Amino acid sequence: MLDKKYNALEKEEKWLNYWQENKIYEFKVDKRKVYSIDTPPPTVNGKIHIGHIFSYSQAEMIARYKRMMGYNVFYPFGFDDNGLPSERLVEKEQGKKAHEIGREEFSKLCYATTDKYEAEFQDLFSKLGVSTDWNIHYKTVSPETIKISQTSFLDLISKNHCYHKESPALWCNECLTSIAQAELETKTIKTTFNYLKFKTVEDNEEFIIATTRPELLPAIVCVFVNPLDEEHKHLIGKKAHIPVINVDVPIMGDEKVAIDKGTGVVMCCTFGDQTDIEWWKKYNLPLKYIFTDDGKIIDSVPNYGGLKIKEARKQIIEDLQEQGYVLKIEELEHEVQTHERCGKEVEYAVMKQWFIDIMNHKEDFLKIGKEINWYPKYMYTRYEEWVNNIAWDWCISRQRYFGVPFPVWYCEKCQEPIFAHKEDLPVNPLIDKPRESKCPKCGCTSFIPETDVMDTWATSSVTPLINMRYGEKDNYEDILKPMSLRTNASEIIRTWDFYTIVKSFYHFGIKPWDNVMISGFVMASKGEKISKSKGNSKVEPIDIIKEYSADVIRYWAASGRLGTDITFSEETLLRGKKLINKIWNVAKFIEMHLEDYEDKEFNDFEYVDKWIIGSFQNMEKEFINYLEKYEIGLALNTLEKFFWNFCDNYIEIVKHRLYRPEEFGVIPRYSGQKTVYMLLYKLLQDFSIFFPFITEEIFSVIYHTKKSIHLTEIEELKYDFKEEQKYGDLMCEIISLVRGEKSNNNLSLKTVVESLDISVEDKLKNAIESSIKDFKATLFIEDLKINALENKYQINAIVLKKEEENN
RNA sequence: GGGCGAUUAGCUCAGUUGGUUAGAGCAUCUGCCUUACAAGCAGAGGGUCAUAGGUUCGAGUCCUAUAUCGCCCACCA
Repeated sequence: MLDKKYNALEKEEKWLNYWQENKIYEFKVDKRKVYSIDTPPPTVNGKIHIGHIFSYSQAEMIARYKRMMGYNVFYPFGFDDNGLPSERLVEKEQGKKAHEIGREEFSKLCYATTDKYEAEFQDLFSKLGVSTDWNIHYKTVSPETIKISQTSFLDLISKNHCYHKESPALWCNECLTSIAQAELETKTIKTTFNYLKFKTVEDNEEFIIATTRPELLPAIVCVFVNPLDEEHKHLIGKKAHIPVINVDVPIMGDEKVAIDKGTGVVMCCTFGDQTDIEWWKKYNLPLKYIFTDDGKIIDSVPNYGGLKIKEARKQIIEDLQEQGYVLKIEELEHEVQTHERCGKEVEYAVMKQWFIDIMNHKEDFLKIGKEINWYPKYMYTRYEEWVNNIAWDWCISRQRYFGVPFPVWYCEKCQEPIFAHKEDLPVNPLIDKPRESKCPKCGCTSFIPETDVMDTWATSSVTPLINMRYGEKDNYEDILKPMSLRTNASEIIRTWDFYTIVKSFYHFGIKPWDNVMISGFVMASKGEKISKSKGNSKVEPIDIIKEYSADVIRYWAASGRLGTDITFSEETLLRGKKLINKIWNVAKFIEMHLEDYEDKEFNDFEYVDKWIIGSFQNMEKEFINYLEKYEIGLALNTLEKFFWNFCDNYIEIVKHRLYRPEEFGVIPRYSGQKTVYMLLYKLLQDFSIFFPFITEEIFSVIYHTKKSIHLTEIEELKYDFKEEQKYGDLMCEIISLVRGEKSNNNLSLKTVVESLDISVEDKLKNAIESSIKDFKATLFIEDLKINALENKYQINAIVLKKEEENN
């Protein structure tokens, strides 16, 4: 028996334990076709917020859907615990920087801290009803995944897609590491635009350069003007004298200089920005690198050495002003590149880094991108846009501690890299020794270990490889190449999706997945993104689960269209709560009328039963159609709409027949029983994708044909009730009109209709006559007159029993 | 500045290839204790579909601008 009231908190816990004990979501290879989902390993940085719940729930629902469509669903969960985010978390918790703690100790702390948070994450995702097999979950920094990341690295080395090179790289002098283009975030800051007076060496001609970064004056290697610039082109070929620094540099022409920006004269430093790097390469300019790793001016620069970048800027402006080199200073708001992990402005540094070749294979990445089905479709355009605009190879080395080590040593003498052997992986070059006893190039016998670790994207881009246990004897390579689906939010298309495509292409030459499903964002209110910095993420997932239940939060997560942003809305939660409540109540009602029910072959359905069965079939087609396109919200909408119609119209009609067989007959009653038995089962199945808990509870009490509703398959009903569906709907419209008449007269719906005179078209007449008892009982009609009409219906006269007669 | 998306009732959202009178829920109002559910039921009011043009017999839907918001990128001279 179903309880009078549904206690979500209690039942959800019960079913969580049951699913776990009975291994309901266990993955085992069998004869069924595999449907595999590559779900994002959340970054372990301390908190799961409502945005995670949104996008993970949607992916989870696809797992459930595919499972019920008969697929063997491979849906592993992972945690991205490697790299800078974890380090920053530990630094924050410890109140100390990594280098103050020491490499080994720091690493230990990282493991301990991420373990702690991962346990919390796992608990929360479980409570949400995530149907993953936790036995196949992974971390991005375990020995197994380190091995896979290192194998991937060595494979790329052997295929010549990966190289070690001294090159300008983006550098964060807060995190003391190089970073990738994808880790940049633009920020608007206030600064000053300084118009500085320069002079030509040859004839003392004054010209002005406007700059926001005067501290780069000691790093100027050249001055550029546009050769088409009438005002300045005569300067080309002369030399410029740098004020204060007192160094002369050549003036050259390049069409990349925008005539209308600033003064049209540009100083080229090594390095202030990306254009500087381009020019440096193009014109083979000298290197004048003036920053230290931690953001100071190097000591060899006179007067400014040792100062922090911003101090130097202030100082140099003062000096310039004092000596009369400043024409004017303007306040300026502009965008700067910052490191997304710490928010500090980035610089460029020149050092040896490991790079993965991107620039030579852009066409391939575009081609593979096109082979993947993107949902929604326009997300491919974003991917394309990113690939087209990418300007750098992918720098994968980080000068940090907690991450996947490069399996590399260098010859102390000739710097030749010595790679680990694949069969020895995983290796830590700081502890392990290379197999070679001497350098194959120079014969030197002493080696220096690589201290850098891999960028977090370098390892999270191998999630399909982790999933398939790439390189292991016992692997899933044959069933996961490619995987069926990748799911994530739109902001990591350029990172996670792109890099995964890069790796898959280099390793296997194929796309990593067939389909990509991209979710939108959660807004705090219209147009305001939830973000920690704004402090508007007041809603804690765990609190919502406690207050409303996991089923209800999933209802919210399933609202809206794929790819579009949604607002966090209490109203949607309330709507979900109502729906859950209704499901419970209707199940209770149906259970009550199934006490004497035996399921058997039956085809003599009443007209109204055929109507609702036909409507259901029609709805389910649409429902499945949406799910095939990963449109979870639209699928749920469709289902929900049908469900309320089922409750408010069909149940209201059939209840009389169910209660009073003596009046309506035993067989018509059985027809109703069979209908509700069948449809409740189907409805529970469809709803179970969204509400795994309450549907399981009802299924276990009323049906229990399997260990779990989540192990049943959705099978199409085989009936053909199209005509009944159409005219049943029209019948409902008439019912609604009569009810409206009662309501508008402020009367109870039980008010007796003394007489009703209607005109209806032929087939509708047939429909009403076929279900005359149901029809009259539903509206409490005493006398019904039906006339013929050519099209549709109209009500000619309706007489309601007077109030006093009712009393 | 560029790419992509969004803008529909007071609020949160649907509206698929153009086609009767633009739909739900919440909120508001009017009623109804109806042998599952008052956390319910039946009704009612509420929209010049962001703005301005255009294509079409017909536009919420297609096209072009503009505005606002979001994501991504570029812009540091």
